[in-house]
Amino acid sequence: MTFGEYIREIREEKQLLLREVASQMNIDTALLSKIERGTRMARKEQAEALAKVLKQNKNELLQFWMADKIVFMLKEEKNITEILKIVEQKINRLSKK
Amino acid sequence: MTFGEYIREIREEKQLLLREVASQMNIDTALLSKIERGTRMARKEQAEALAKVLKQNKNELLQFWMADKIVFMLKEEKNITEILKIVEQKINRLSKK
DNA sequence: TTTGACTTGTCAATATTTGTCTAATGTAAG
DNA sequence: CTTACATTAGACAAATATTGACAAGTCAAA
Repeated sequence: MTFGEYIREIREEKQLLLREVASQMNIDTALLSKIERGTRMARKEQAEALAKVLKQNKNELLQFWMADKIVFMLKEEKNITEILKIVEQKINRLSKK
Repeated sequence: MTFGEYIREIREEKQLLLREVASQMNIDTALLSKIERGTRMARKEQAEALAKVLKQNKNELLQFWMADKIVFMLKEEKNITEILKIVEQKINRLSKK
């Protein structure tokens, strides 16, 4: 499930309109629509605004948002698993210092 | 070890000058210097060119380069481990389909 | 002090991202 | 069928970010 699908689900559960949420975020309805459908990536501030408007845990949602960005980067790649292994190694070494 | 540190190491092993490698890549020496020092990110084509000039396995080097990009994104984050877990879950679900 | 290797700062050119507007599509009610 | 409203698509200008080059700088060895 992508970030967009996720927030759409929450918005619909709460029976809110795109228009309502977008207005609280100070963005155009069309933009929020695109974010939910994944044709546009939310900016960090927008992800935060969404957490607020949809009353979600901000850190959790931001993690989800960041994960989405990374998945998006990796999507086209061939050896995703291998790349993730390298990332983990690098991260581990970083945190040791 | 970052991508930049890595290619610098190889270049020095091979006793090549920045100037020589940069020229074969058709870029300015200064730019290659920045890439090696990590103040600039290589573009994909540049990473490929480096593989060629330094006679490294292209896919391997590109993996390393991509991993570096991801680490760079994550560096500032708080719950890196958690984010990586989410990424892996998402990737696993993607590959199942 | 000259030379050569490398680094740094700056800047214009380019490229990408962003947000909005308008028009289109979908849909449920009357 | 019309109307009304929600959502989506496309196109665009404006804002941002990236890129590569140049010139000037540091540094070390000769």
